[in-house]
Amino acid sequence: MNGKATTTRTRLDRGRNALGPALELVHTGRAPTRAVLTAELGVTRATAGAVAAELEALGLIRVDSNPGAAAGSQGRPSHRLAVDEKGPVALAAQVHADGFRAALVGLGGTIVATAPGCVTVSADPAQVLGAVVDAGAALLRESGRRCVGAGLAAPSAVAEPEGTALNPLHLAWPAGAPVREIFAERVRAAGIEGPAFTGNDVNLAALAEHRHGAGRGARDLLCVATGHRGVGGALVLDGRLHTGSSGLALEVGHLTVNPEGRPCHCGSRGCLDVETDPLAFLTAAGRVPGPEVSLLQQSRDLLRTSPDDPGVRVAVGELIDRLGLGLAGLVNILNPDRIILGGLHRELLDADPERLRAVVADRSLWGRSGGVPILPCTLDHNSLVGAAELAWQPVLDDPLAALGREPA
Amino acid sequence: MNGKATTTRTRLDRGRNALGPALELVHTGRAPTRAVLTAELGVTRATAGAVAAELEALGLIRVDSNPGAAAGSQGRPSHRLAVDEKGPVALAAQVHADGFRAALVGLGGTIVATAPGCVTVSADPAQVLGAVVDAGAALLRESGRRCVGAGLAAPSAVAEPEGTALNPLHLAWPAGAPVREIFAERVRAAGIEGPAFTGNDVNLAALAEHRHGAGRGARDLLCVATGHRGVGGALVLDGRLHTGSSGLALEVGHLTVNPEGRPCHCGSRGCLDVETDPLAFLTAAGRVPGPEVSLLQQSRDLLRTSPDDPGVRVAVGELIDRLGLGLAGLVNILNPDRIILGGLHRELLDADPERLRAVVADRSLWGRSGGVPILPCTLDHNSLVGAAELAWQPVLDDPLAALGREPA
DNA sequence: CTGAGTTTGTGCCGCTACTAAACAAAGTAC
DNA sequence: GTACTTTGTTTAGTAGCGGCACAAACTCAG
Repeated sequence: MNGKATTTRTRLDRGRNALGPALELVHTGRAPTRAVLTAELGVTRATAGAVAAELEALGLIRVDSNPGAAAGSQGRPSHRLAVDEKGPVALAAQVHADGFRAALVGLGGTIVATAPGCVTVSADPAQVLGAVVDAGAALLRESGRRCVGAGLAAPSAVAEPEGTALNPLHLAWPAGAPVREIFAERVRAAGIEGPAFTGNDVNLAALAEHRHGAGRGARDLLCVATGHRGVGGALVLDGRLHTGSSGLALEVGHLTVNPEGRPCHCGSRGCLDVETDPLAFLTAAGRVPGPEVSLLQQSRDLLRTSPDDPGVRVAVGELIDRLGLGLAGLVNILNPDRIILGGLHRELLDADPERLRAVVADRSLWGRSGGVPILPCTLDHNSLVGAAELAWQPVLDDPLAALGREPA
Repeated sequence: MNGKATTTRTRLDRGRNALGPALELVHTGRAPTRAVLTAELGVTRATAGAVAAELEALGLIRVDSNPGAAAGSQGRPSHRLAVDEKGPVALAAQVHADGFRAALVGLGGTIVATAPGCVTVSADPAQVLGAVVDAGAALLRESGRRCVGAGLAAPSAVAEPEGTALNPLHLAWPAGAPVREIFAERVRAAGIEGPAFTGNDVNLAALAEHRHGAGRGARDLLCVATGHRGVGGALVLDGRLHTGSSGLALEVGHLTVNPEGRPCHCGSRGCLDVETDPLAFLTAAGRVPGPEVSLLQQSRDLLRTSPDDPGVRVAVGELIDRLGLGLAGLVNILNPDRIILGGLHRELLDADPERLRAVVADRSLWGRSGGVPILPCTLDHNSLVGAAELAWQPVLDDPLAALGREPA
């Protein structure tokens, strides 16, 4: 009887490699029960059980032993899996033309708390980012919850790997501002734990829609949206954002959609940017935009108050035709299996979905690829939720390492 | 002393999961020695050794114990790894405007044997594919080597998952011909072992260039090429072809590159297809194309015989400008880290690389993404090599399962 | 209400494919 | 020739799974 036992098993002897995938399944709502989790992971019940127990021990999910309203089929009801509503949160921040917004986002993409800050956007990035981070820090203190990290959604292309904002034009920031660095520094200064990330707002909206919204289940998801000026695009491939080699992919604004259109600063004319953004809409509708509120808001107001105004109808039709041409061009290049529209483009889709779909199908090659579903985005504050996804990603990739136990 | 030994080790007790990745490293030339293989795989020397031994036992690679001209640094010289030149081959087939071609391609993308068939391309796909498969079968018999499968490069978009050719216009085939099915059936009928695959020729050329040619090491590789009529594109992301959700991605031919250009059958005008293909070149140079040989060949001949002819120079300049505009549009959408040009586009690049690079940089956003390297393709018969890659893929994914031992 | 059937959770055993570590081999550097 | 460096090999140990048997929790038929 020597002291050397054959093997003193540690508590967690399985499921280590499946921990991340399992959490992602719960996070995206694809694993409502332990039985489904078992099937989705392709492991045995024993392993899935260990995984669920470990994620519960980490405070990330809850395993509801009480079956309650299980029902449905025969057999023993499966334990329900859900995100732990008292678990950690990610700090999400967004800066846009109308101001900024901070929020706490839990697993599953649920916004736990939010604080809009409508101060005038300053020309100094450090000042604005400091304000939004401070607002987030206040939310965190109030909630008393653990923070896994912070994410920022910026209304600009973000160059990789430097993290500089290349075209923050409507923020009046200097082009090339090192937003990622500034944001990370402010996050550290505010005493917020965890890493800090920065991404383009349309990219992050696409990511959020893919995981929690209208893009669920899509393999090649294309998102196109317009907020204030210009048009943004994003592509999610196999669940991951495609940002290109230097973060500049899906700069779709300069597709030609109207050869006789108005000149664009890029040197061409009739670009998607200048033909389908809110300014183009207001102009086409014969309105003169005011300075008080964002152009998107003015466009929405106009669409809601006078949808039957002749000028508005013409403008809607024109913009739909231009947008459809641009989308068809993207369909021919990317061949997505779903398209999601945001901002004013979403309003255009709502105004006349048939017309838009017809244009896209007509101008896509062989019609086939043109039959792609075009949907409006469904999440509130999807860029904000997407920013939180950035912060959650390390936890989804490796929960043990990210949460500090057993530092990998 | 019971008969149960603690564990009777089987021959291969490690490296099972690393077998595929290891073979891919040797296949693409990224693992010249066992030491490098160890580092690239991120495993211990023991595992890498077992992997190399197993791949050698499978007849796929050779481990050169004889150091020979090792040298270089200190320490014990590493065993060199190389593809086994007597190992199995893949049957590659290509059909194009000038005829067809069959070849045997070994690991590493080396063409072992080839047989061009220059018969007139028939309007009956089954007949042409039968001829090319028969030519390949003859090569196989002569060589006496084992066959891992067959791949076909078709000059048409291939719809997924059906495998139908959507636009085999210059073959005079019916649109929608089930080429994948026909090819697979002919391969079976010829008694060739292994699965049969079919892909678009430009896609396959891109795959081949990525693994063995000018695209090595690129993460986001864009290929654009023009053969006879129209323009093809392909994208390789993280080593895998991006074909889109229904195989129709990178149909780049209808980007607008000349708003006042000639009308295109797609309904627009000035499309890349009609502005930069060999017909456009010959026309711009004031030549009337003849019917004997492919338009690409006529263009090449013209470029080589009269490069200083004023008409030719103007045509080259015009086409470069149009092509550059199209590439810039793709760069803005895809943000690749490398571009490879084939067919006539390659000739245009060779004719005036600076002009093309300048146009792309000038019309790309913020210049940054426009600084992407633009290179000519470097492989002979890259579509053919790419077709073989399709057949090799199962072996690269799981050598044991694909080669029949221990059927997974 | 009872027993059969179905589906899910859990404990135990063993295997497989790895790592770790010590050692041997084959070169270079001085 | 000796020290050092790097690579290959052998052996022992083990993490993280699968497989199986059994228990648990339901439905359903009668």
